Amino acid sequence: MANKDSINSKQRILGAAEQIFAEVGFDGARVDDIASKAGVNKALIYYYFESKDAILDELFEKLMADGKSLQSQTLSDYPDMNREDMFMAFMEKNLEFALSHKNLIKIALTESMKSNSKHSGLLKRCDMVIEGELEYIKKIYDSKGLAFPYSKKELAVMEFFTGIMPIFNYAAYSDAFEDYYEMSETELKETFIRVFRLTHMSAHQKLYGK
Amino acid sequence: MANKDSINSKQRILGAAEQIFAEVGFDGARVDDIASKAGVNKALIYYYFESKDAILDELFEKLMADGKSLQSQTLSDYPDMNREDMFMAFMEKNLEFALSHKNLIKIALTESMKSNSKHSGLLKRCDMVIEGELEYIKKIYDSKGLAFPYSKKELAVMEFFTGIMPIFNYAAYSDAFEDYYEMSETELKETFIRVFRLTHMSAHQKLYGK
Amino acid sequence: MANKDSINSKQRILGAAEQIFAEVGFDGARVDDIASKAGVNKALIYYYFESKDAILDELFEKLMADGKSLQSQTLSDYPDMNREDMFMAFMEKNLEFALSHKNLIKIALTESMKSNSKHSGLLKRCDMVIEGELEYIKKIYDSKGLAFPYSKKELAVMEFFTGIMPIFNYAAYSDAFEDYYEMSETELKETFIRVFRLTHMSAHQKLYGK
Amino acid sequence: MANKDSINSKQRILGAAEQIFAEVGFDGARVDDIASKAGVNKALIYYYFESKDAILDELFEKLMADGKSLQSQTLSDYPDMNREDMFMAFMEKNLEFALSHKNLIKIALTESMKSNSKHSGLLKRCDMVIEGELEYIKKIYDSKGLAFPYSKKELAVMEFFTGIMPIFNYAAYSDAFEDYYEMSETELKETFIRVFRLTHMSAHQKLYGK
DNA sequence: AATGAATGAGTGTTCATTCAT
DNA sequence: AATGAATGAACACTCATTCAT
Repeated sequence: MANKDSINSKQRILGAAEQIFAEVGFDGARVDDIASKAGVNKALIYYYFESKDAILDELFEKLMADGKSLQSQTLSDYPDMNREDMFMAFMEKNLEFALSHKNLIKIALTESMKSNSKHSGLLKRCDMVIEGELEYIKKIYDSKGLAFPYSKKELAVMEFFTGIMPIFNYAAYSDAFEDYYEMSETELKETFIRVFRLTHMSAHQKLYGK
Repeated sequence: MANKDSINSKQRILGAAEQIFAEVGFDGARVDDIASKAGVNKALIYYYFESKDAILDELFEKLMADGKSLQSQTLSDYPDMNREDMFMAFMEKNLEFALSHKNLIKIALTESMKSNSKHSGLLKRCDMVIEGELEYIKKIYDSKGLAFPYSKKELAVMEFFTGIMPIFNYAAYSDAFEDYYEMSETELKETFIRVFRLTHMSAHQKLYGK
Repeated sequence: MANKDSINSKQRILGAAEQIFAEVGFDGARVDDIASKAGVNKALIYYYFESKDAILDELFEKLMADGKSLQSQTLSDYPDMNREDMFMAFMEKNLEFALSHKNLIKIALTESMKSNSKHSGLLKRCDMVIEGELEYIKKIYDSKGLAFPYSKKELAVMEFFTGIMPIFNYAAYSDAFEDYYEMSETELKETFIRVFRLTHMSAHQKLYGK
Repeated sequence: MANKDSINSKQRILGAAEQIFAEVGFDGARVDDIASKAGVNKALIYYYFESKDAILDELFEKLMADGKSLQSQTLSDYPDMNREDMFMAFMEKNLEFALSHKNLIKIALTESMKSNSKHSGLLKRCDMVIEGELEYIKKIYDSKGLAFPYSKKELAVMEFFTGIMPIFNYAAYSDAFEDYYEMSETELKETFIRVFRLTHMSAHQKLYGK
């Protein structure tokens, strides 16, 4: 019983930590439990990471990196969100991202609510998305020879509270929601997309549309 | 000695706990710190409460009660949300509630994300709101002699992800948001209301409106 | 089983720590062992002290205070060290102090040898003794109308290496020495005093004497 | 890769350990730090040494061997300590030894103070020196046809507390002393020799002299 | 000879909770 | 109603040592 998979130890630790942090929160997580779940000796965790905090840092770095990667993809891939196929593809990409990162998103939402949080990158990350949107929309206005009539702040509030956060909440609460309302994953996803179109997307079109 | 305000000790403990739970999360909170902030001896906390958990329970009970009270008020008070004055009054009431309970809302959001949470009443509470909405809307349809064409689930998804949660998120993140985007409380509130009308309320009208 | 002697807990902790630090060194000491020896719960140690270090600090403070107290006594009490009775009384006082503080002296000698020691007050404390001596001797010279012909440094070297340190070493090694050479405490003390007179005191007289 | 000086690894480990033990004490020393300072992999330490203890053992063996070598030299080289040149040469040899072994002497002094020390060879080593002195002095008495009137114990106390230990203390504290009193190495050495002559050597002459 | 990875047994410290008064 | 003292069970983190290569 030893280390034929020694190369994976660090990844197994990260994976275990991600799950446990999501299940019980960072403060509720025990390093012993992470070690058990990862199937490694507790001391090995401190061989790879300076502290429990450092594990979270590394997880967040990955989340941020994946988020950036998603954004750079979607921005170029879907030039016209009014087209049904593009909107659907965009939603699929984003919800897939959300679901596959739901653990980290839960942790991020939780940590960013702490007032003294060292991990308050959430707003900064969201702002980068918003800046992307802003650029994208302004380009549309430009192409039509129109001046963009809305403030950055207006856009920020809309994107944050009715665009980004609903998707994050979808990631964080879909499991519980499906349980409570006895919905399948697919059912919830399709309903969520419909609702998202009716709210956020519809507002988009009103503001920037046509 | 020094107990002229002894009557308030329990309230001071609850107040201190609410703040600290919101600041660092339930697991991150220390009973010592709650005692310090409340200005009472640590053992006194155990005179009034069975455990740290029991403090949280009592806080949540109050949140639920206040929530119910808010709901029963608004339902009867604003019969026609399409009227501008009633919509604004409704939003004011709700956002005021959100802001004045932001600490508890933060805690509730955090705790309800834990998979094994003993405090997962969030969805149940939300469902009660949704049931209220449903009833209210069905009455409108009835009064017009029309059948209500939408499923409970459809409504639940919409109310939860684009109605209730944005308001909760407003409570939980408004401070951070105002800081980041250098907005005043009033500015954010007004923008949020505009955006909320454009998204959630507009969808309402599309679905149930006219 | 509780706390009829609760008032003494802190003192018992200090006493236990003093013994254990002397036996195995500060770094070799285990907080668990201190708790056991003191007959208290380990957590109680952290109720009274911020850390293991803080215990040592408080022990050293006491050693310093007792040292000062000894010095202020002896300085005034023995105006003429050349008189046999006064020299003997002085030696008795000092050796008694040394023996009764041997644990702390051991710790101080050990800690002050560490190059990065936070507890390097040894030389400062010794210098205060030396300053006292210097003043005392200068007064003698003054009273005879003579200029004091020796440098502070010369005196410091002599007092430190042949006066103070031998007494500290007596404290630190007398037990082992008595064991090794099968001498009784009294025998060693008397021999030490003779030898001390023959070396340090004799030099005193040569330098400052008559 | 990178083992052009592989032959020196063991020596580098010993050197690093000596420094670190002297700096922070044996118990305060970390095998990791020794490996870092020696520039070798931690596991290599266990290739050359059975344990951390074994490193100390080997260091002490060298100290003992060097000490013996010094003693055998000085005893034969300086037949008449009353002659100024011989006394000075003797002192130079001893202080040079002390300074060049100051790290190990610090460790020896520290370890020998622990009551349960496995490394309590200090007194045995000192006794060998004392035996040497005794022999040497007795020879002088014999050569004059006189009986030696002093006990071994009397001599032991004098040699240990006013001869050997001051020299060890010189080794252990000279750096700190020079810092505190702003003395150069040379200044301290010369002063120490004067003082040593005035105390220990003067007593020698009184006891065994002429 | 040398190393990166791994581990068991600690090690100082914390914390919710209880007790005696 | 209120408190200072006390405690058991963790807790994050450490460390000497070993293993596989």
